[in-house]
Amino acid sequence: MLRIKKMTDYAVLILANLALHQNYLTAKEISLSTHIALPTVQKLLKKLNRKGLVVSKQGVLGGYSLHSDTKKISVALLLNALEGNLSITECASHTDKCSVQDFCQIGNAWQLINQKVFASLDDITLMDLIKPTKIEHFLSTNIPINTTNH
Amino acid sequence: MLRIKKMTDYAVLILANLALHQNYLTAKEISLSTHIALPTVQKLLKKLNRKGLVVSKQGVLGGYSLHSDTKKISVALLLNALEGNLSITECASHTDKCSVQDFCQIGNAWQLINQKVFASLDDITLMDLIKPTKIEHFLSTNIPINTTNH
DNA sequence: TAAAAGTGGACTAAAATAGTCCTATATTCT
DNA sequence: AGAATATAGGACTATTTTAGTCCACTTTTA
Repeated sequence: MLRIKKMTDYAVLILANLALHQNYLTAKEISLSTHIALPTVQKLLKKLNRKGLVVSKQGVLGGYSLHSDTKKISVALLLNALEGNLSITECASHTDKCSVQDFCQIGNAWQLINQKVFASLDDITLMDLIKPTKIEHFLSTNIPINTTNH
Repeated sequence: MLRIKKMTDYAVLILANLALHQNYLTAKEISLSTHIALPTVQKLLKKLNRKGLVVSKQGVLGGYSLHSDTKKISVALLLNALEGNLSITECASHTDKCSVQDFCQIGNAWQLINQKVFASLDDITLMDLIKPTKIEHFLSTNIPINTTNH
């Protein structure tokens, strides 16, 4: 479905939560305000910390706060940090090797698409995510085809 | 990884194969020229037929050919037909309901992103995929962050 | 030194995806 | 008519990915 992982979605909610505060927040506090289960919040914060997106402090009065650069990060970089290897197909990836590559009649077309998609993601920052504006729906007007699937 | 399904990738290869011929091709022939396993090719062709992207003829001398409109279809419509419900997150979807929606501080931001991504996919047709041109890599120049993940 | 935080990573469960197979139906040719 | 060769529908299993939990350990503060 070309969908980001639930965990990535959660991670963005957590970052949004941190962005709205100056002080350190504990995993527990974030769990309470986002309604995401505590172990999940803890796991994600550990990852965000390793990726350098948040700053952590151990011990009593510890917690997490947003790294100063994080608000300016693009959604492309954010997704890349959280999901890794941002490529729409195997053959658009630099690291993977496609099994039917040698017989492929598509060539670099997916890479072209990849470029377009991630260029558009590179334009949006985390702060744009947190302060959104009202928009029109795209799919409702442009995709008439049968959507019941599988 | 924001990646399309392998099956969708295969389906596009199959469509590309059909686009290069006027006559009917059998599942077997397509399997041989794409190097995708026959049962998989059969399954995908059945789906493509139900979605109206190919025309089928049963019996001896039967097979599949591209539906006349298919070459002009956009990649957005194609992905929507093959994967259904094209939305980057649950909350950007019209059909799903997100479990933490009531406490969400992101609002409609994902929908904005969704719109951008699929607008760019709406610009490319199946024929663009089949006759690609050389492009530069996007990720290699723009994403410096740590890519070892999970 | 107890309490309250984060750290690292193993582990299990659940869901999605990939892939195969079987039976039925349609078409052509002899 | 009937044999041969296709597609049609859909059940089924295996594999992989994703989600989610838990435990033993470290750090910091009062």
